[in-house]
Amino acid sequence: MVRPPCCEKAGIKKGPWTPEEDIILVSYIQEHGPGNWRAVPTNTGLLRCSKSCRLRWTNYLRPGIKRGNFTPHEEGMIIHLQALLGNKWAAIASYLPQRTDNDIKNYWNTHLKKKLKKFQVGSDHHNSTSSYHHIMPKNDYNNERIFDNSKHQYNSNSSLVTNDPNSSVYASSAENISRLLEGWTRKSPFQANNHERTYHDITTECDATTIAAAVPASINQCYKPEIDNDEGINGMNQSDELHCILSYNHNLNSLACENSVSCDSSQKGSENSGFIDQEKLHFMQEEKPKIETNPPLSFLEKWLLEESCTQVDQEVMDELPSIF
DNA sequence: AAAGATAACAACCGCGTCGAT
DNA sequence: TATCGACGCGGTTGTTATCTT
Repeated sequence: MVRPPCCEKAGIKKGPWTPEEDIILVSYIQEHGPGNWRAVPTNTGLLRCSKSCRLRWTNYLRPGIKRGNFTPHEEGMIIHLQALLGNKWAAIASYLPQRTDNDIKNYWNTHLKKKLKKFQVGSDHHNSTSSYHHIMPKNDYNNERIFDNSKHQYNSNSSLVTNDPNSSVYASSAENISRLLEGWTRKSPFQANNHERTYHDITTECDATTIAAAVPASINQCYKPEIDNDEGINGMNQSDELHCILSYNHNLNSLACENSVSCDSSQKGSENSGFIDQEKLHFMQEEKPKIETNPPLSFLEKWLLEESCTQVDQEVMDELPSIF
C-alpha cells in the first residue's frame, strides 16, 4: 500500500521559502502558537502543505535556534550521542537544545561522518590516542569554512550576514528572525519561576559553569564549552581528551541502564525520557521555547522585510530589548 | 575564465506513532 | 478495539555556493 503524498494537491508550492512567506508564517504562529499545522495553510493562505510549514518553523524560524558554527563541545556531544543512540537525531537534539535535529543530521552527514572515518583510518595506522585530535578542530571551527568572499562576512555573533542585496543567502535573515523571536521567551511569565526555567533559558543566560551544573554530571563531565586554544578541551592534553570522551560514552551507557526505564533506544516514546531521570532533565524537556507574549508585529514585519535585502542595522538590533 | 566536482544545507518524502473518536 | 487524522522522525534529494583543474 502506497500512501499518497501529503502535498499532492495542485497549486501547493515547493522549494525554498521566501521572506514574505516566513513573515506570514511567523505572524500566524505569533497569534496562534505552533501546532495544528493542518490549519496553517488554510488560515494563512500560504500555498504550502502543513508539513512544510511545520518544518520551516521547527528547523528555521523557531526562536532559540542556533545555526552553523558547531563548537568542538557540540561536535563531541554529537559524536558520542550518535555512538550511543544511533541516528536518533531528535533524541540527540534534545541534548543540544539550540540545535535542530535536521541541523545535527546534516552536520553529521556532511562533516562528522567524514571526520570520524578519517579518524578511524588514522587510528588503524597509528593506534594512537592523539589521532582523535584529527577530528576535532585545532582552533575555532569557524576557520574551517572560509569566507573571504567580499559578499559575505561574519558578524560579531559569528552568524553569516550578507552585504550583497542581490545575494540569495536568506539564511541570515531567518537566523535573525529566530534571534529576534528569542526575545519573547525571555520575558515569558513561565520563566519567572526559577524552577520552571528551560534548558534553553539556562544555556542562553548562563555561562558554561552553570550549564555544567545543570546538566547531569556524567554528561557534562568532560564537555564544557570552553575551547579556545590548541590544548583541547578545557586545557586537557590530547590523550586526556580521548580518555575523557571514551569515559563519557561509558558514563552515558551507565546512566541509561541505571535509570533502566529502557535500554532499548529504538522505543520511540522513551527516546528522551528513558535515559535520564525525569526530574534531572525536566529543564531539558522544556527546551522548546513557549511563546507567551507577542512583540509588536508591525515592527517585526518591517524589520524582516528590510533584513531580507540588507544587513541588519545595528541600531535596530539595539532597540530590541526595549521593545520586547 | 569556464567547466566540472564537491560541499553545504534547506526542503521533501514516506513511514511510524499517538491521540481522538 | 479499530480506525483515522495529525504530527514527528529519519532518510534522501535538490539547489546553490565554493573549490579545483
